[in-house]
Amino acid sequence: MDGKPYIAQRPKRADGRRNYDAILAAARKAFESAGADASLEDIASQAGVAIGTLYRHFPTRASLVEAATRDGLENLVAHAERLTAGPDPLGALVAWMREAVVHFSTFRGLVGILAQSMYDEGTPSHTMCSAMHRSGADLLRAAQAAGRVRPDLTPDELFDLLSGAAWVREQATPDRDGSARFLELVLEGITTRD
Amino acid sequence: MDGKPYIAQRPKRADGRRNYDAILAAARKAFESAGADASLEDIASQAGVAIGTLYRHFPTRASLVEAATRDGLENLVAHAERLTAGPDPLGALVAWMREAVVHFSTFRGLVGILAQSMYDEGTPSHTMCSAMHRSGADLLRAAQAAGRVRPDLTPDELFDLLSGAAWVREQATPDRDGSARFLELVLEGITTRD
DNA sequence: ACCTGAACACCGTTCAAGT
DNA sequence: ACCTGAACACCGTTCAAGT
Repeated sequence: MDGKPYIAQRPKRADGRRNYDAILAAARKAFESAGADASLEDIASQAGVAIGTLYRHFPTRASLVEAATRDGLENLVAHAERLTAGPDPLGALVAWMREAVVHFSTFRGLVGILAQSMYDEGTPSHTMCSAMHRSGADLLRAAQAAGRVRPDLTPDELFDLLSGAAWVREQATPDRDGSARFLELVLEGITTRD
Repeated sequence: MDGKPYIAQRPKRADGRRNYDAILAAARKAFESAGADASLEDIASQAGVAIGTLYRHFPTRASLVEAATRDGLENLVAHAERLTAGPDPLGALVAWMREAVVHFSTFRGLVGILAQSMYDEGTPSHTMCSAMHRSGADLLRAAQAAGRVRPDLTPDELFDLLSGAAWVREQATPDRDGSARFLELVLEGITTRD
């Protein structure tokens, strides 16, 4: 029944591709300053296109958010693959976790969207979220196999912890960002004692 | 310069008080089902009043949220005072933390509002948030004095952890609520080893 | 002191007309 | 295949007129 979610695609025609790119650039800027519920009309006019053009390329806000964050999440997955099977499984997991928290909190509202997408297949970001879930699960499993992380921690739980840290970071102001400390304390809770 | 935030007050005249109460009841119901950005027109019509009446009693959305959550937070503070100076400081802190997470996640969007209010005096919920901060800090200090919680944990950090757990709970679906486990893992990280 | 609801502003979304 | 912008809908917010 519920059709697959719409995933935005870069057009082939030159003018369409130019507008598509301009909209994405404007959207990233707007999301960063105004959060995930930034005005779509602002984004369109910043990109120099009519509102109908924005809707043609990105029929839903979720599809625009997905397209605007796709690269960042792809990098995160790629980095996980590079870290896998290294000599220091705990170090790899921790490094990846720090990176994940930063990506999840690229702009206000993103971590909430990702958390919803993680378990909702009808969502544009679901595919990327699943890939990320697998990446994190691999790194977690390796750290657990090395006996450095408590064996009863599940990947879902890991993502709750990462999301919580990202949410704290998203709420932070320049003078007050407790997310690094948050992650430290979490690590204290999930790593095994020497 | 920046004037004090408006704090809603229950009117003295009977008809005003009746409407005030009806609006609050409708708002609580609406916030619970639609989150903190529920439609104000819906709330007004559910309460059986015109939209202008809602604005008269609650000139800003923040003032309505504050009034709708005041009792719950007062209870939380009162409960902390009852727990203080008991025989089991760690147990008291843990019990209060669990309760705080539940209250913070009464409806979607609340924990974000509280986190903002905690450090912004120009906000209706700031007063209540400060009282809560003090309550939690007292319980934390006692647990630390008893040597049961790491001494370098600050009250601000405690609230980041509680807010993170509440945010996870707010995102949860009936079949998937990782907030209890989240809090367990956090406690593992902040309590001292026997 | 309190209530009503029309009026205005703003923004999301659709779609007919165009190239 | 893509673009434009008018049109419509919805909702937040204000305020003049009323009791």
